Amino acid sequence: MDSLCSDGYRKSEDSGESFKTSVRKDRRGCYKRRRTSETRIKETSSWIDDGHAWRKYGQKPILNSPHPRSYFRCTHKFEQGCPATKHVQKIREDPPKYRTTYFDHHTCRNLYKSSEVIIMDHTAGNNSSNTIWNFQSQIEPDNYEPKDQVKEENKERVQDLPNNKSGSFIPPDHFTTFGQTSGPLTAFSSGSDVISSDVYSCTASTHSMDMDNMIVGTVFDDDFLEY
DNA sequence: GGAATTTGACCACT
DNA sequence: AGTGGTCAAATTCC
Repeated sequence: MDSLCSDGYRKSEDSGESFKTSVRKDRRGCYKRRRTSETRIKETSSWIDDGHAWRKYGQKPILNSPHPRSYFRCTHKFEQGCPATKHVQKIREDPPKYRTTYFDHHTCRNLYKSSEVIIMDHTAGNNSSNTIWNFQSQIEPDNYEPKDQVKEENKERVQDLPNNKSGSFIPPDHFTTFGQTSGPLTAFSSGSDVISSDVYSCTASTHSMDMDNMIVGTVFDDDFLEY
């Protein structure tokens, strides 16, 4: 069965027509629970737009949950072999809250959102952590000016971080590295508490970065990040 | 008409 | 046996 399941259904399409249908049906669902890589969980008040193109491939009702769980894979899964998937589930109605679980990292380079500005403006923290960081991703259009997205009164506090490919990100002093997965992912926060061995409560903002120093996840006040 | 979504089926895992 | 992750045909959308 292992040999059949490893990328089997794609290869079967090149086989003979009569063979194709029976093989496809035999292989339905055989990819389940192969999850050995790290996961990242984000809980947000709105549907997450993380800059990647996702294709929905399923939806299931979940036991003891009034809301179904939606399953997404990277749009570029087949053309670029990108393994990234995510599950999204509404966990609260009013105010709405969504839990998004990410599996694997994007290997594709097709961000449709060229860069993002992360604003850390929580009121509970000290002044030193009240900083705006400008994270630039790899693909930038010629006319893109990220500082324009920041409110006028905050512009002086904007600090540009190194481009993903040109340098490495070193968190400032008041940041602490509180999480590291088995993969090349590190999380930084200006304030976090360990709830359990796997779950952290972030009192400020947290940015998870992959091996290219590219933001792969951001959580804000009172969110939880799990590894 | 092609791309994206929906939905029932299949099956690994517990 | 129940649950949840994925496939793929059917349907909808643009």
